[in-house]
Amino acid sequence: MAGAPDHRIAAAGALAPPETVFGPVRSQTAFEETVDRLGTAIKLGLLPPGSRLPAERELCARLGIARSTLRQALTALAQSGHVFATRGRRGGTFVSDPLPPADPPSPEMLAQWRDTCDQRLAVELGVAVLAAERAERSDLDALDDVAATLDGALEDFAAYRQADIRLHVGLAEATRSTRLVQSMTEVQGAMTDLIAYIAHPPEVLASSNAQHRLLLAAVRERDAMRAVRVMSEHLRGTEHVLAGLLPGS
Amino acid sequence: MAGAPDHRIAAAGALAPPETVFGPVRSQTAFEETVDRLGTAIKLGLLPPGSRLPAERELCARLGIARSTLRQALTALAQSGHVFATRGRRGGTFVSDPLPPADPPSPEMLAQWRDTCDQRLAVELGVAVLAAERAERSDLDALDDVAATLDGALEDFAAYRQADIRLHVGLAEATRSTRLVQSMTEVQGAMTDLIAYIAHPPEVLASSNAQHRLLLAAVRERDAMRAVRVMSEHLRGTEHVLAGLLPGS
DNA sequence: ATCGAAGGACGGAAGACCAAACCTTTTCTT
DNA sequence: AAGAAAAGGTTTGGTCTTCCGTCCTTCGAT
Repeated sequence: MAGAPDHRIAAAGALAPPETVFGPVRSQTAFEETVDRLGTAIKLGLLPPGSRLPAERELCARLGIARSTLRQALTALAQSGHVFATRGRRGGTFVSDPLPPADPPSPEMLAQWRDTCDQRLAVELGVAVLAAERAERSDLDALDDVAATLDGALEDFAAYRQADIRLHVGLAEATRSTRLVQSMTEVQGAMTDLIAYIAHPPEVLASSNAQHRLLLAAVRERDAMRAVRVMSEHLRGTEHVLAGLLPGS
Repeated sequence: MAGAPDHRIAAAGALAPPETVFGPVRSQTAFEETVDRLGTAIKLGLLPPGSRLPAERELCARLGIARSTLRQALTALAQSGHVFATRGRRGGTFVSDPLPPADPPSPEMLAQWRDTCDQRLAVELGVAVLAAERAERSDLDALDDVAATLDGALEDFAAYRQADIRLHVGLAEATRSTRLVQSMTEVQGAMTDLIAYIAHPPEVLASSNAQHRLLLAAVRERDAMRAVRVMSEHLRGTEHVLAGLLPGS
C-alpha cells in the first residue's frame, strides 16, 4: 500500500497536486508535425488549391528540418492526395486542385470536442481583445471584404467555411501576435474536423456572418468588451449546435 | 502530366500566405519536454519543496516514456539543484527544499515578452469566462482561502507569487478543462521568468489581490463579462509594469 | 544543345528512445 | 538476525528518427 508520505505540506495550503503535471508527454516527431502543419494549412485553405509550395531545398531550411524528413512528409501528403509534385525546371510541389474529401472525425476527436471548444474560446477572446487594441484600418478593411464574400457564400458551406477561417485567422493576424495566429490555425483545424459534418442551413450562416460584422464594428471602434461579448455569442452558437449532435460529456 | 495550374486563385481573394505555416518546426525531445514540465511545476510551486515525486518506475509509466529517458531528465534536474534522490526502501526523488535561485531571464525570453503576455491574456480570459460558467461553490471557497493567504504575504514577494500562481491555476482547474490548465501552467512558467526580476511593492500587491477578490466575486455571481473586465485590468497592470522596464517592441 | 532548377533516391553516421535485465542501498517485517 | 521489499543506479543492446551529403532524373528556358 503506497501510503501518502506527504510529511511536508506547504504552509500556503497544499491544494490538489495537479494531475496534468504527470500526464503523458507525447512529443510529435518532426515528420508528424510537418505533415500536420502543412496538412492543416491545406485543409483550412491557407494554402489554396493549385498553389505552389516553396522548393524542397528552401522549405526544409525554413522549417528547420532535413530535406529527407521533409520529403517523407510530402510523400505522405501526396499519398493522401493533398499535394502532387512535378519535376523539371518549372516543377514543384502543388496543392491538389480538387482536394480529397475530408475524412470523418476520429473517435478521439469527438471525445475531446468540448476541450477543443474551450481552447477555441480562449484564443478567440484573446484575439478579440487584442485586435480591438491593435488592428489597423487596412486590416479591418480587408476583413470587411471577407465578410462580404461570406454573404455571397451562404448556399455553399465549403466556400463559406473557407472564408470564415480566413476571417478568423485574419483577425488573429491583426493582433501582430505570431503565437496567437499559430494557436488560431491549430484550433481552427481541430474545429473543422468537427464542423464539416454538421448541416448548416443558409439562415444560420447568415446570422453567423451578421455576428462577424458586429464583431468587426466593435473592433473598429476599439470597444474590446463589446468585441468579447459578440465573439462569445458567436462561438456559443456553434457550440450549442455541437452539443445537440455530439455525445455530451 | 498535369501542367502548371497556377491560374487558380481562390475567388475569396488571396490574402497573404500566412508566414507561420512555414515557420520553424522545432519539436522538443521527450527528454527536453520532461525537464521542462517537471522544472516548471517545481518553479511554480505546484510541486512544493520537500515533496516527493512518484517512484521512477511509476512516473515513467505515467509520462509514457522509458525509464532511462526519465532518469536523464531527473539527473538534469538534480544537477541544477531542483531535486535530489535518496536510495533505499523509503527513498525517492524529492524537490529540494531551499530551491536554487532562479536564473535571470534569457535574452530570447525578453525579446518575446509581449508575445508571452498576449498568450497569457488569451488563456486567462478564456479561463475567466469558463470559470464563471462552470466553477463550483467548493472551488471558489478554496480560492477565497488562497486570496486570504495572498493578503498575508504582501511583504514577501516569493510567497505572494506562489499563492498567486495557485490562484490562477486553481481557477483554471475550476473550468474542468485539462488543456486550459496545461496552457495556464505553461504561460505562468513563462511569466515567472519575467516577473521575478521586477520590484513589487506591497501596495501594488495589495491592489492586485483586490482585483483577485473582484474576480472571484464576479465568477461566483456567474457574471462572465465582469470577470473578463476585471481579469483584463488585472493583467494590464503587470503588463504596463513590464512595458516600462523592458525594451518596447 | 545546353544549362539550371526542380524533384527523386541512396547510404551511412549520429542520436534519441526503449526494453529488459541486473546491482546497490535502505528499511520494514518476521 | 535474516530476508523480503522498495526504492534509486547501472549496463547493454536494439530500433527508429533524423541528418548530411551525394548523385540521378526530368524538363523548361535560353
